[in-house]
Amino acid sequence: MSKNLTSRSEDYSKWYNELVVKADLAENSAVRGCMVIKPYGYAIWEKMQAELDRMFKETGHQNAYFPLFVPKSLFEAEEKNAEGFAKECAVVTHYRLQNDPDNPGKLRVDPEAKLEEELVVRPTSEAIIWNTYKGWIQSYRDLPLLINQWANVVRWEMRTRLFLRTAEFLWQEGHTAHETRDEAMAEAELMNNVYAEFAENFMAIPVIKGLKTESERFAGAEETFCIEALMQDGKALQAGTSHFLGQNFAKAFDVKFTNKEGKQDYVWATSWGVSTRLMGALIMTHSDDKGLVLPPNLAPNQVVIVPIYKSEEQLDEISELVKTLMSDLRSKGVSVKFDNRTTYRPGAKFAQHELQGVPLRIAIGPKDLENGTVELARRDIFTKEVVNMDVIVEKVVGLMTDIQNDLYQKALNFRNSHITEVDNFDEFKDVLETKTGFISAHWDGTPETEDKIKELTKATIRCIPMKNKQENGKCVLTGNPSKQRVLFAKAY
RNA sequence: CGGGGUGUAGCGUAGCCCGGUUAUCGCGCCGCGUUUGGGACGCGGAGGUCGCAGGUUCGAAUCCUGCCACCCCGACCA
Repeated sequence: MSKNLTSRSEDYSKWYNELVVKADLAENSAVRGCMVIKPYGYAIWEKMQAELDRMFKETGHQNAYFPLFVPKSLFEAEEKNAEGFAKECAVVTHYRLQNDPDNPGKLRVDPEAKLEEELVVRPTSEAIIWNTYKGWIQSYRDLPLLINQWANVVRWEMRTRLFLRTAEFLWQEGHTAHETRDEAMAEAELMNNVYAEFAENFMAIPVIKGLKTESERFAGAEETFCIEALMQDGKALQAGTSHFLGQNFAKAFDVKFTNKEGKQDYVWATSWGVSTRLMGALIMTHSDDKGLVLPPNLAPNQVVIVPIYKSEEQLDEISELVKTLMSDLRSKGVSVKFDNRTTYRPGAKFAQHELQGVPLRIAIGPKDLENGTVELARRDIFTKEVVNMDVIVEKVVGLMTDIQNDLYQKALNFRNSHITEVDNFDEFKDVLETKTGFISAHWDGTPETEDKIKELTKATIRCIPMKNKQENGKCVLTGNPSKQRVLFAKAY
């Protein structure tokens, strides 16, 4: 195994895969298309979960859990939703194995143990949840119902990539029920805003909030809000979605309530989700040729301390100092790890922590003992400075905010410089191939044009940005009149 | 499901066309010693159903047949 990562510019996919594996985030499992998330990767996911969960609760949501299996009859109840997911469903047909009479020592599916009704392994939980909500909602007093579920889902994709598209993935899915159309629409937009805030403030990933076009919309939704991020290779990544489901599911599952006027009405619904795909977004937004770069908010260890020593005595002396330093840092809310492994040399430790994206490194050696200093190194911009021991805590605390902000600013500058306004199709193709990134162009609003552009360029409409400026123009492909620009890009 | 490719130690590989001692090399791993301010070095060592099954042959990683798995390109992808 080579020690160095493939360069980002050389082959972005290869760089990404190597990084995920070498930084110890995840690996492919023996199960086709499925992924093992390793402890280091999972620790980052847990940080995301904790923050999202906090934000959901702050906006009035509660957690609950629903079954993994969805009886086929329930699954097919909302036709558009079922049709949209049908091609990628894992289906349980039997419930028992038995010894295979033809192959001693082997098992086979017991043909007698066929399920009366097949069970679909949830690719999303609208069906099972709305079937349950039916029993929970009778009156306007039962509304709104604001529930979130942390779960795994299965989508049998043809081609998979670590974190970005796996056959099984972890996510949260919110499913809410409301009295009125407006309230549900507001909820869908609110949760999209929560996602945007989370991505930008917590993950340091700038996103564009927008609406999906009809053809990119969630199956069964009337409107899909999304946040779109831009990766370093110039491809867009849908980082989160929030759907206004209208009364589609309420009608499919017959969820009616008595309103204040005493009349029966169907409830209005939303659903929204983000997944472990955010891990992919994190990696592809900030990392470099030396490895992962983690914003302090997401780093399992924000600071790592590496001792440099020639003798046992020196190590003891450093350890004594580190003990105090660590407790001071921890009291300020900084997570810190002392890498006192005797089995690796400092250089190897430096390289490893860079690969794993630890935001700050403190090195303490004989020179520092003598001078009352430490060496402080930033992961994001590779600066090193010698800092006096008595100001180190204050300095580190300040840097946590600085690094978080700098990472966001850097990503924002990259993203902003990769939104290009384009007014003719030759330029469209040229920008897409050479500059990459988002293309802001006029579109005549028809799915046919959208399809044609996708066919010709592989670019899709990522979103119609919220509060989009209205201006008259001509569609970049057909020349038909258009009232606004939309964002195109090649996407993950 | 179409088109192409690859399977040799934990990982990455040479050897295959043109069959012939004990299957190559690097990384990693283990032991001992010297080292430790940017991925250490020396010496020693362990580790292999050459994807699976069958065939040809005195002899197969190498040739033939069948199968399996994986990867890439398409199709697919809320």
